[in-house]
Amino acid sequence: MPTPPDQAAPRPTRTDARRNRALIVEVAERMFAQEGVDVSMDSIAKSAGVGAGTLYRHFPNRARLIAAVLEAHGPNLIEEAVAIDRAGVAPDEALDRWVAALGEWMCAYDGLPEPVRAALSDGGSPLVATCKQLIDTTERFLDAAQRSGHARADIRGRDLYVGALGAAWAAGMPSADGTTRESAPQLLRQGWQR
Amino acid sequence: MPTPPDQAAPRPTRTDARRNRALIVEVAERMFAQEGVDVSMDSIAKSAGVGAGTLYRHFPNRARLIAAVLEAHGPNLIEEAVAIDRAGVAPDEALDRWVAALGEWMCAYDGLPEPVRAALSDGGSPLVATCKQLIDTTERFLDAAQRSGHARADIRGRDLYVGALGAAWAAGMPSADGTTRESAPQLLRQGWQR
Amino acid sequence: MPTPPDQAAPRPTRTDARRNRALIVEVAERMFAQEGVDVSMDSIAKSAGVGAGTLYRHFPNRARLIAAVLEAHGPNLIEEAVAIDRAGVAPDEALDRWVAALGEWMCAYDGLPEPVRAALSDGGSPLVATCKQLIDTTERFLDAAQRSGHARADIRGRDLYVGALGAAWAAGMPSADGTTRESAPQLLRQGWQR
Amino acid sequence: MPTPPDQAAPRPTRTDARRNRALIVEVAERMFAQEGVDVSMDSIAKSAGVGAGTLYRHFPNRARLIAAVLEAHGPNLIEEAVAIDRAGVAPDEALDRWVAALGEWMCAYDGLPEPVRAALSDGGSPLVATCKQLIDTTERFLDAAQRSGHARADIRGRDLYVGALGAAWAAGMPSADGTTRESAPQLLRQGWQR
DNA sequence: TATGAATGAGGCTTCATTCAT
DNA sequence: AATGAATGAAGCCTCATTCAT
Repeated sequence: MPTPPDQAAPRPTRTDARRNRALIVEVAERMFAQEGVDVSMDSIAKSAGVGAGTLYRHFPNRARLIAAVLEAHGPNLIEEAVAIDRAGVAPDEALDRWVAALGEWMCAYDGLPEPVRAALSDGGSPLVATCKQLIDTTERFLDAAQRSGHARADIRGRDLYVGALGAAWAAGMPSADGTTRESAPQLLRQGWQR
Repeated sequence: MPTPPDQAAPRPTRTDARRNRALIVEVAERMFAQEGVDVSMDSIAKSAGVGAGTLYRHFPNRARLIAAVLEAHGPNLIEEAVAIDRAGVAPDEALDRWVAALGEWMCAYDGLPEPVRAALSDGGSPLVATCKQLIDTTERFLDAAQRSGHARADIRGRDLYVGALGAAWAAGMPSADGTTRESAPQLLRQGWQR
Repeated sequence: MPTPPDQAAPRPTRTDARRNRALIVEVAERMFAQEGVDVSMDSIAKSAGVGAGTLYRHFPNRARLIAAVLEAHGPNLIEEAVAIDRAGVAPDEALDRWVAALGEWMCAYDGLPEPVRAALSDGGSPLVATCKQLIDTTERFLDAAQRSGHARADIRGRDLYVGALGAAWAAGMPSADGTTRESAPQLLRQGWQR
Repeated sequence: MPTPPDQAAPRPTRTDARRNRALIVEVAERMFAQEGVDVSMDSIAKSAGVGAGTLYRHFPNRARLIAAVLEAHGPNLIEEAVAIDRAGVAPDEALDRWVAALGEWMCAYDGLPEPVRAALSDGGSPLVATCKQLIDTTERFLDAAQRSGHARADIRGRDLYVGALGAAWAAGMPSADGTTRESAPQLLRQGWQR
């Protein structure tokens, strides 16, 4: 007897369905990377070689799909967090690295910041889970930095997360040159005030 | 005695045209405020009680309309700059106020940051003029702050402008609470690092 | 026993889709006949009781639709060619009949000559296939007539086809009386020179 | 006292109005030659440096404008007829030249054949006058050729005119190569039959 | 469950012509 | 008489999403 699916899952999920789902996520990831998260759902389905219906069966809307893609690729971020932990660097250095990783992740796909931001407002968004995790991690690093006196005490993890999001969005403009891309995180770290 | 038409004055804009144009701008402003800058052009025309053609005669595309709306409401910002100058506060205080004003302005309408950002890349955008002015002003305040040693020397006005834009975008999410809205400019000013 | 699906038959077109497509073609045919080939795509969709999207799914552009309509009604022409062959008439009589049939076909719908003409220039047009077939057939009949010495040797099938097209266009004017309609092919056959 | 305008012309037509009219005709001619008769009325007005209203005051619709342009340039054709007469060539040669001239004239502007054809059906068209004149001339040449036994007797001038129109239309397709352009009038003269 | 057809609102734009100034 | 602004009906086409098969 196979491991029973947790709770009362009506059915053990057909193998091919699971395969399909994974396939879609992979394809979507590739297309997001190439054309941004605004690619038409149809084209994703077509690229994956499945019908639009199948796509929608697995992911009732774009947000869900994005969430799935992020989840599938989120581990990298979490691993990054672990790596930072392991590196045993100073708390501010750790936070710095984390924020940088966060920014990179947010820039992973053109247009990604938009739905990520939406998740902050829309409690029902499927991205909430992912976001929460990231915010929590941010909080954790921030907290450490604050306790060691390296970070301002009046900042919340969520605010820093939002700040990083805004920086990512700004850096994501078509013609952003290196300088622009550099300056955003720098401002986030030090502000303009001397 | 009225001023005689100078030389080959092409004929002053018709009164009704001017009225209409102003009307459209007003209506657009209202709709932008209510529904964001993405409202359909058609609906703006309808709300203004003019034909779509009239709208397009005055503003061949959305960017132009946004530019006009911003121009009509931009003076506030310039006035703000003057007011800051007059207040005679310290350079860093001045810059702080300016950035705050900038942020508020960028948040004026839902979705405004997007076209404003686009203007940075698209030299042909009708918003460049406005943006340039704002960037210049930012530069000016920043410069003063830098010379007085209150602002980091390695920042360009444009970067700060972009940073403010990103912050505005992030803070512009529907349910941004006061705290979030506060934190953005604060991060911009001081960053998280202590 | 029905034919088993061969290999990886992509799945036969859905019945309802086929029905819909056919319906659209029929409706389009009727509307072309009534209002000419310039009727708006939207109105065709509406008349067929389908959404604009459905229309565009089947026929991404007007040319495709026209091609489909012609195809559905083209067989008559091919049959006509066969009938002429079977009639066993003299080559010049055969060519004459063919050109007449061609002319009638080209006059089927108001405005049809235009896209047919366009297909001659635009290699990518979906009408090229049909046109090519017709030109080939024209060539065939012409060739026979030429070999039997009944047709001028310095004419190409394509030229004759184009001539017939021009005649059809000219004769296709709203109020063309019988005489006008008669004279066109006659000129094509004998010219004005005695 | 200037020559009184014929009939009871309400007013001797302002000089500037007359100048304007002529200007518009000239500009329209140029634009027709460059972009075809389908150029937007607005652009014609703009090019002429007059308001759309002025354009419409002189020519209430496109057909009228085309008529005026053709009239202004029609003399060439009539002169051609005279020249042919004077050349004292044989009737069939004369007709041949005339038809050629006709064809050239019809091809003067992209899209011209369309409104010219329309005039044949629409008795109220302002082009009727011009057309009638041309048809009459065609008739005259044809008649001479017929009387001298060089042209088929069962053709009417109008039919030949229509034939020439169709040929012009066919020859006017974008990619018409020299051969096509040659073949049309040739068919008109001799048909395909040997 | 997978498929892919169908929906249909909605976006943008053009231009012939009319009309207020 | 001249101006050029205003009209507004069409036209074309695209997707996100639903639903019949």
